[in-house]
Amino acid sequence: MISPSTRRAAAKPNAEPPLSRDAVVDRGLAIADTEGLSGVSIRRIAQDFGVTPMALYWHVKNKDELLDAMGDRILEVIQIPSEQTALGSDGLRQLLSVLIDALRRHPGCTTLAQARILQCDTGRQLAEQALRILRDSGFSVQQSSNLARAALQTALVLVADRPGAETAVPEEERDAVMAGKRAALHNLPADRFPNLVECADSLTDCPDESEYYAEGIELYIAGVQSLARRRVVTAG
Amino acid sequence: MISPSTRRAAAKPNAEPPLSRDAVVDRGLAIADTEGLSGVSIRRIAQDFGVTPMALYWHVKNKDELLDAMGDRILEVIQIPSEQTALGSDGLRQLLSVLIDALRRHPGCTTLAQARILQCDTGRQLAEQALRILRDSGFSVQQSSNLARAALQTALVLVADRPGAETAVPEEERDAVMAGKRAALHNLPADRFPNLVECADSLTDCPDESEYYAEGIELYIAGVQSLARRRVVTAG
DNA sequence: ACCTGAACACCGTTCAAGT
DNA sequence: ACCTGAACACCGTTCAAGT
Repeated sequence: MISPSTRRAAAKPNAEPPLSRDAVVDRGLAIADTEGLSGVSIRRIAQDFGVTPMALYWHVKNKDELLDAMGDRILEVIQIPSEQTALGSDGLRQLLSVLIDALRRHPGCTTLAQARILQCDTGRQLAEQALRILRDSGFSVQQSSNLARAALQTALVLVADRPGAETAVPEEERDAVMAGKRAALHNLPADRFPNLVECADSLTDCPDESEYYAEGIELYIAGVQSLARRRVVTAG
Repeated sequence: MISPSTRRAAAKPNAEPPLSRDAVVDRGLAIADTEGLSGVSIRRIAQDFGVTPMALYWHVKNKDELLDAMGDRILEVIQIPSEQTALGSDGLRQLLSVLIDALRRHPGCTTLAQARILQCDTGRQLAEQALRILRDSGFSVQQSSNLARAALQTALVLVADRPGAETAVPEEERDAVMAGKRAALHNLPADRFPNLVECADSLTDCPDESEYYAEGIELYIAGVQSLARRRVVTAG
């Protein structure tokens, strides 16, 4: 007696995994990671599974729903910090940190996660915690909303636009594209753009990723703390 | 003797403007404004001009070049503040403000402007000024680069993701889409998501745009000032 | 329950040809 | 210099049909 998986492997040497909603979503993320989000298409995924494009429509309503599911998947891996540990500005730091860690697994797909952040449970928990911390700090409903949005956007932008990321371009071309941009800055007229020339390398490369993210988080936190102090002084 | 423009108007009641590179770029922006960026296509623009799609390829190399030109056009209108007026953190505020004003004219196209900011002259002047101010404040090359990038991204995100903007969706559907999102937040279980429910309206609507932008700018400035003070204390 | 074939309405783009 | 016709290789999606 041959198991189904063995039979499949025998029939197809290039052992494609069985078609399923989860497998389709994972394949979409894998394509986006290596070739950019524009490389993701129903037909392309079908081809990777050795199946006709219309087969996917059994597992997924349409392409929009697939993209939504990819966004949800990115956020699903997040372990929400408990309410006890996530207090004050250090709580905000933690929330930003766990979100960034999740997004970094698929840096070319941050827009998908952004679209789903208030639609999926993990994203809602993240937003709820951020709002709670900000409200507890004394910010108004309107300010807390805007600051919570700014927190999420900070994480998204830090990952999506990390210097030298070039996630929109296929993997093999990324180095070349980045080198081109850097050269363009270096070749700028030094009399008109002295600072751009001086900063050419540091604008296009990220020598220390963990420092980069830590400083990006810190800029946001410092801003929030500063606004909180002003609030106390003004309203107090 | 009939002038060319009269002849054209007579031949076609729906007086299409003459085809030109500038006109094509403007049409692209107009379509993006009303129908979202995904509504912009070579074939659609050609149709608007009453011309065959291939006619556009005389005025524009390909679609990527068209999108680049649209991004450049958005940034071209910016009046760069003079070096004298743009000093210190107030200079950064001014730079953010002029950039935001330009982006607000085409809120669905911020990604196009983002891609061109270090490639077109206006964008480079903006970046150069920001870097100069940050360097003058004592930040290192690496920090100034990251903070200047953060400034540009702050402007882009404030405009692109303004609550209730929904720029990806055609104009007529925007109200309905936003109302749906708001309702979803209101209907969340109040025991699990008390703050999301409380903030439902302010997360999905922007009652006062100029206050929204002013506070967004202030968050960034407050962060930079706070980091600058720390720098002095630590290094000083 | 799960997949295929044929068809439709869209894309961007090339290339030779027209005026 | 500026535009067209025909063709190609892609999309997403529907719908009836197969097993």
